[in-house]
Amino acid sequence: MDHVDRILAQWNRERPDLDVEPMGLLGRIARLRTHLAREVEKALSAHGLNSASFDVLATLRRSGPPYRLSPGDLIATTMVSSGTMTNRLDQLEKAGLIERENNPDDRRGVIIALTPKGLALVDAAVTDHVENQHKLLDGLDAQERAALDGLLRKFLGAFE
Amino acid sequence: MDHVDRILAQWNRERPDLDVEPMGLLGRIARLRTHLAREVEKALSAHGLNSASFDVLATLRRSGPPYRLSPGDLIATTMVSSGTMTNRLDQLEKAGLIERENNPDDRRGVIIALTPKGLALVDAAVTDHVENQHKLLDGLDAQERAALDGLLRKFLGAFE
DNA sequence: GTCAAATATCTTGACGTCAAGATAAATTCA
DNA sequence: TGAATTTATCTTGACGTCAAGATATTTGAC
Repeated sequence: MDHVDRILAQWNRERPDLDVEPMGLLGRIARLRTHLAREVEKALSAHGLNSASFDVLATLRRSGPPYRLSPGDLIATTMVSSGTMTNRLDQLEKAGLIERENNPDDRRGVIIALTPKGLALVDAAVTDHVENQHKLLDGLDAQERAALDGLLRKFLGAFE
Repeated sequence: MDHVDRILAQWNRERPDLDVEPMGLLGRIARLRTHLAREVEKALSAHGLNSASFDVLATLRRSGPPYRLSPGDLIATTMVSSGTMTNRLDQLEKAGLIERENNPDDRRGVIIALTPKGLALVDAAVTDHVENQHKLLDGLDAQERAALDGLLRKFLGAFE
């Protein structure tokens, strides 16, 4: 009988006409994500980053040398609007972690480049971030992780 | 090979020193939650609500008659800060969906009461919301839902 | 009974996000 | 070639959230 179970019990009492079974699963995803996101923010803040700025730097970093992508590429990967990405890039540029370069092939666009400072920072941050992610999964054993991951993969497949 | 798999493959190539296995599961939860949250917002917007305002009205509604809770109770249930709750209540009060009443037992506090208009609105909204939630789970059969819910329950247990 | 500590709620200021619209350049196609 | 359409990015304004601090009241210790 966890928090979500209590919510379902209340709905069953107050609105017995509704089949609220899906609310349990969806509610647990939402609450879990809130807890996880807060823990991730904590780990990243030690490096002066938040998940928004880290996402951009990490996307550039894992794309490999020369650590350059267009804003459009970054938008597609990170699931945010163009306005959000412009705002993130503005801040990262101010902090000296990325630079906007002219795109020689398309004068409408720019190329976002990780600076040496940005590369060093994201490499340090991702090391801690991954270590923290291991801790966050401590509550599940290897078999449970694999089963959960498989089910999430299938569920996510319905949306992308 | 979904979107998250590609991210993991990139990290394995660029940072083979890291064991990024947990990133897959955690990334899928995050992405799934983003997709689900957007779909939920769509369904609620038909009633002039968003998930923030719905959460408050729904918490009051499922608590049962007389549909009254303190801001503190609402904060504990909805996992938001006091400032966030004050803001939500201000808007709901302006819209005539809740009222702030004096708390006869504690003059520091107030009691939030669902108005008849708020009750009618949340009852209509939750009906559509639950129907929409059923649709969101279409990608999983009954057995998969049960297995996923069980694993999420255990995982969530590590945080609350 | 009095005063310090705890509690309930609200206020303030900053930040991240988005939708809609603006701008400029590339592409399509007549 | 030239005009219409599409594309890439940025701008604007509004909203939801939070942390930190303010205010008023209650509780607890003496």
